[in-house]
Amino acid sequence: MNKLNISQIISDGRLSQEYEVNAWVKAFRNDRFLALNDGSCLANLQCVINPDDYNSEFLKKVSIGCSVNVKGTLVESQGKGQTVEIEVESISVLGHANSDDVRKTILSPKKHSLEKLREQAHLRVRTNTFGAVMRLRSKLSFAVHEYFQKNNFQYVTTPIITNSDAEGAGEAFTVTNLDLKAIPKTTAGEVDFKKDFFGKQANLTVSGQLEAETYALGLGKVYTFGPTFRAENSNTTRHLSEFWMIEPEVAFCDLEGNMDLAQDFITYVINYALKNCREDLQFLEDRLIKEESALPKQQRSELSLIEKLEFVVNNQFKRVSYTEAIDILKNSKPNKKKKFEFPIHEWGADLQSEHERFLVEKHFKCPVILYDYPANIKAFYMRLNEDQKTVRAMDVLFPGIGEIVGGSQREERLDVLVEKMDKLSISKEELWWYIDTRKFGTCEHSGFGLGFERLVQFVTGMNNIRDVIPYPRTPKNLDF
RNA sequence: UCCUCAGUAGCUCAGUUGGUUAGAGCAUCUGACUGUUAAUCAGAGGGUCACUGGUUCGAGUCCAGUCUGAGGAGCCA
Repeated sequence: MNKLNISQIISDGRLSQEYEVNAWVKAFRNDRFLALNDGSCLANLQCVINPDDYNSEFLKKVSIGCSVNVKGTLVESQGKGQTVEIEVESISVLGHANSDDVRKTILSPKKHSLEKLREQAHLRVRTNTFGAVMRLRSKLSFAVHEYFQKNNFQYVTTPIITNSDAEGAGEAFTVTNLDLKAIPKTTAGEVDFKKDFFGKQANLTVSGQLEAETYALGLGKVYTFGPTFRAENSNTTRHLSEFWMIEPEVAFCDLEGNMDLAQDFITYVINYALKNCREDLQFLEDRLIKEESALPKQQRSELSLIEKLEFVVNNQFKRVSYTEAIDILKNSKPNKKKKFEFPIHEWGADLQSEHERFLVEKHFKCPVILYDYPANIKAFYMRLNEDQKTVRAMDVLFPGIGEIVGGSQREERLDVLVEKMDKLSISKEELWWYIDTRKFGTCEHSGFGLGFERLVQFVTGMNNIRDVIPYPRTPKNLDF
């Protein structure tokens, strides 16, 4: 008897062979047809019993949501929905599911809104949609490691508890051991972090970049892939308080190399999904088409999900400097007709979502890499250009989700870096180790951060980021 | 944090100018049927109308506040 998972049985199972399956009941029709799913793939395995062989007491216990053990023979299916099925020789219920209780959960066999599924995040993984999304998430994270390992990057785990929040990446969560009912204060009335666990203020990391840079200047090519925390009060479909970020960092690499890497990397992982997750992608595509069929034609997507992914892997990302982008936006129809909420008047303005969306979705109609931004709207560590007013920064913008990558060539010149830190009042004392790397064999180097959930969003077509992570953490939401 | 919208059965929603006993579909239960694919057919049960207060003879409906959710904006990945 072979104990395989359902995905293996459906793809590699041999007719007339006996198999044993542990799975959950998705449907039980006519007291005869069991649709079983074990999470290994989207498809259910149909198992057929002869109801005459069982008393009605037992059949009642085989209900939706319960877990079962089934032994039987694989045969060709007489029905239309599947090619093979299991002719059941024995079945036992491992874990019961009271149908009156099931009725109150999202396991009940009917359509549920994504909002309702979110409220029962512990059960939503058993739905087709979340099974597909989570299998894709798993495959994508494998592809991330595979890409970097194949290209001679070293995986670096940067600290999750840190001392620095100086990168301007956003508000950090404080980690403390202090008695919150009796917080020690200094004579100046401030919290006395000297009494805290680490003897200084500790935060959850908002980015592993600075640490990754130091490792790149020793290991050459490195990447991080780990949890990241932002205490921003962001309530959008593309922000989480806890998310996973991928941050490659490469020594002896300029901004062009960085843009090449970003595109090559993204193309690789999307290709991986296209090759290895076809069934789940097809399901998600069908789901989107159904969802959009309610909308007027103009609002529907021009490309289906799979077409969209194929378009991205088969076309170059459009590379446009900030200065070129401003020209395009200045002369654009919506700007002239005053359709932008924030009209573009002059060089130096920060781009708003509406501008990024115009460039990506209307003007170029493909992923866009914007680079060479004004220095004063970007972070201190980005390399200053010869023009003295722009920095070697780049953002990769994707349709629907906006910024998926933010990166730059780093300022490797000690004097320029220190001057910039002084100007922005960034503590040189705290970041002495970062400055040190510019003293000992400094070299040009570059890197970027990619929000993993935004990538999963793009590939799965899910439009809320809370639906591509098992247990989303957002302001006022820490359930599960 | 700001703007907009929403909260009525397990779920999705309807509920008229404020007026009798708050409705439908799905789900659940009972029965029938038995090669079904969200099975089908017949019947039944199921409600703190988000919460608190107010206006009124009378509030699901009007007003105020609170909470929660969604969409958009800002911040960003």
